[in-house]
Amino acid sequence: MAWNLNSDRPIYAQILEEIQLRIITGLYKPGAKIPSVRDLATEAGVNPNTMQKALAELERSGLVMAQRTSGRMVTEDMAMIRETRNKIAREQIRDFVDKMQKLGFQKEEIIKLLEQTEGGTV
Amino acid sequence: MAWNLNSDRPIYAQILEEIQLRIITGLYKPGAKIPSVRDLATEAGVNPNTMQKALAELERSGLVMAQRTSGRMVTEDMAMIRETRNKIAREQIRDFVDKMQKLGFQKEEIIKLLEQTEGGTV
DNA sequence: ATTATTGTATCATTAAACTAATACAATTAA
DNA sequence: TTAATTGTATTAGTTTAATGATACAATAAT
Repeated sequence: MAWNLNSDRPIYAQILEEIQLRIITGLYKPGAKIPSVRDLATEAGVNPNTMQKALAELERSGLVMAQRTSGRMVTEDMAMIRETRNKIAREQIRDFVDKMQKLGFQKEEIIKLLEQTEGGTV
Repeated sequence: MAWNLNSDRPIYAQILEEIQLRIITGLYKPGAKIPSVRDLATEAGVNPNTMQKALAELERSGLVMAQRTSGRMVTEDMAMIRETRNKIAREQIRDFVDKMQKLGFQKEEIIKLLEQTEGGTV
């Protein structure tokens, strides 16, 4: 799994979303330990401080919890994980529809265009 | 029409997109003169240099052209304007579908969710 | 008991984006 | 001809993100 970081948005924000995605998709499982700050930083090719910032922000949402010396755990609350996934999806949909309508596309046109769109990376 | 600028992306990039949108939607019409750098900067509440940067970048795409002292004009090439609109729409669709599939949604699910979505600001 | 690992905190530095103040050049309007 | 308007350039300062280096505290492993 690649981190795929680019420079047009803050690195720590991109990292935050990547880890969130790994939890949502089950790559990091509920209740499981996630790699240490230093290991994750090495893996992503960023400074440990940057990784620490991303993880600290993730903690506010409750998806992960830090235990001072034994590392970080993913929450065991599967309902919260599911809710997070749905919330992100709803935001994506809202943003997408708003932008398309700003460009002058009606809902029906948008759906037609989507039906013509290839599946991509499934 | 509001500019609606926020701080989580470069101001000049948001301005660029807003002006592009005004051309695409016909608020700034083909061949028409657009307000001066200083006027636009005042309207958007940003420094003239920031507005200048956004306009200079927009110029690379050919949507607007600067005439040293008589101001800036929107291109008269309506095909180019239409093409720009379609290109942006294609990018939006691609990004949206990719993100949703990363979250684990199949194409059919995405379309179902969209059908349940309200029209919004039409 | 000692060592290693973990999260966390601190301080300095660099780079980029944005702001600010001003000036210049060219053409239009008076 | 003169004044105003326009795009553009220059230089400096501020803020934020990211890096780098280092240190501390607490617990797990030995």
